[in-house]
Amino acid sequence: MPSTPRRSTKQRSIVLEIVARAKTHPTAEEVFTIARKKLPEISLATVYRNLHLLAEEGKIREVQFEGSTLRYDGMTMEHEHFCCRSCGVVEDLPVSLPAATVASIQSQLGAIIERYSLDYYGVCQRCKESAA
Amino acid sequence: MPSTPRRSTKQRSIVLEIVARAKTHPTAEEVFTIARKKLPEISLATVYRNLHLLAEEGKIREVQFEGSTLRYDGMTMEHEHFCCRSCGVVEDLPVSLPAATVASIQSQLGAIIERYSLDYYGVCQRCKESAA
DNA sequence: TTATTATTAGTAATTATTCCTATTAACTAA
DNA sequence: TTAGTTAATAGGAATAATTACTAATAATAA
Ligand SMILES: [Mn+2]
Ligand SMILES: [Mn+2]
Ligand SMILES: [Zn+2]
Ligand SMILES: [Zn+2]
Repeated sequence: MPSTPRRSTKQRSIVLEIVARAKTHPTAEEVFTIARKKLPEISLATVYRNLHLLAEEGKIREVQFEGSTLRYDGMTMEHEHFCCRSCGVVEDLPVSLPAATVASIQSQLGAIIERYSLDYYGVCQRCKESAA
Repeated sequence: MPSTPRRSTKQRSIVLEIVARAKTHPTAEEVFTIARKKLPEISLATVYRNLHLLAEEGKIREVQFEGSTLRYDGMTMEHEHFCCRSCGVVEDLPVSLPAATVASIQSQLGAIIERYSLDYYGVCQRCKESAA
């Protein structure tokens, strides 16, 4: 199957750059707002389209946390997240489940596990301390 | 803080019963369709309202898997999920992360971890075998 | 009973996302 | 270069999921 030729556009590279640089796991709307500063005529549909394309290509990742709309993550290596229910901050955790844990579940189920998503929820250090 | 008095209604108990019995992690719309069979005049807004209330009271749980709308889970004890990307089935996993793993991340972050969500994605046994 | 008001049905409104289409511009090959 | 091809875009309409609104209803308390 011949893959669709892909053209390189200002719009696409700006969207990628924004997500790659961001440390906040921005929503499509947030990416759009930032993108407008560099390219005032860019449209929201273009942002959505490119976010999907870039995710499909593995250049960014889609992440979904509870009670929030879909967000985008420029860190493409496997990692986990912590979300603060008080201030909403999302922190990256460079850990990952032991391969043995995943393998054990896989054989229990007789399934193929391709990936997983692990998100912790609670109160971050800052919020914990300011509440004390 | 005086908690709002809560009345017991047919609508609410039917919604609870449906989610508690279901093994499919149904969406609000699916709960609505089933509820109509028992109570044809029940409205969609009532289903949504009661799903939120019941989740708040801890009698059911909201679960969100990638690429899907919010779903509801009658299994209230802590557990994990496996989602098949081929047939869409969601299986319950009665396992949970070792307390030591959670405690370690908690102390690394200086945060309070209240709960976590762990979802595995891949191809279930049935789909794996039928593809062979 | 009767009064109070939480809850409901039905519908309008909102939010997030996707779809549509005429136009633009990235690439290709002369 | 230039001209042809068509992927990609801007802008707006359409859709899907959820929430908000409101007059009527019914669960509870007095
Ligand atoms: Mn991340
Ligand atoms: Mn479950
Ligand atoms: Zn916080
Ligand atoms: Zn399957």
